[in-house]
Amino acid sequence: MNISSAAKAVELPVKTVRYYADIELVSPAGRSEAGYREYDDTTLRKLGFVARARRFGFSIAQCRELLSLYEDEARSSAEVRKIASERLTEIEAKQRELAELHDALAHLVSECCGDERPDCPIIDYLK
Amino acid sequence: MNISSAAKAVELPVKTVRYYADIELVSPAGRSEAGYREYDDTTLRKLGFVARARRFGFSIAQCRELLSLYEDEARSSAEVRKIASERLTEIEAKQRELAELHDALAHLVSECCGDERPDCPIIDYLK
DNA sequence: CTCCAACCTTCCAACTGGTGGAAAGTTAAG
DNA sequence: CTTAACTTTCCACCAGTTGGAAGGTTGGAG
Repeated sequence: MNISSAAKAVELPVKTVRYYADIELVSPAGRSEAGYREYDDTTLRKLGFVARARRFGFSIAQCRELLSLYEDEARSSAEVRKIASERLTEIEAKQRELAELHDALAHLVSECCGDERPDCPIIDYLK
Repeated sequence: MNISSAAKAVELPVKTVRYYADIELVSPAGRSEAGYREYDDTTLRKLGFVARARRFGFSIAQCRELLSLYEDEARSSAEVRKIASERLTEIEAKQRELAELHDALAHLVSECCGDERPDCPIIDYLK
């Protein structure tokens, strides 16, 4: 299976799959005579695993950790849970931050009449 | 006023202030004989304005727009409101995305017993 | 058999928003 | 006069891609 079929199968851009090979996150199973990257069942599964983890916002480093646990038959579920819990904490922190920003900005927007006059509480606030 | 005093006044790292000068977002008022960047009242106010806008998550490009409106005596408040509303929409989209991720991940974590056994619903889901 | 499109390769550069460090010049205090 | 604490420029790096150029390969149509 060549790179574009693999990329299509996991719904990632070809460039990204090549990038993951470059940084040795998911290396292809081998190379064809012409030097084309070849993906098999195993490498395709890993690629899909990483694609899903990235969609969950796990960093490349976290994906690397998850992938090594994914491949480790003797992993404990506690290890995986730890990484996922950390990610959950990150998400919650970001949510609190966004909620604050949202409320402050929404307040400013609501106070701004938004007409053709130059008086603007948003600019005034940022001044 | 030299760069470190200016940076301290607006609570930005010196490196960042220099970077903003490099990209011509906020240029210093002038240069000393020795070539040191000099900031005055006007440039310091712009720097503070940008610092606050960045804390609100406005991109450098958005800051550039806001800054030109900030400097424009004839701006309409509608123009400012438009940029702020766009930012608000971005924030809301990000909030929805994070809420989905949070719920899905929290569900997985709650189902994971987190013990020493290798069975893990989180890995299974990502598989 | 030849041609062409659509692949593939590597490498280099750009993006965002900075940050770190090296080498060299400047300034102010003690 | 020394020395610490500034300042300058320049170059490189971080994440996580993406775009493009130059060149090689493959497969199907005519």
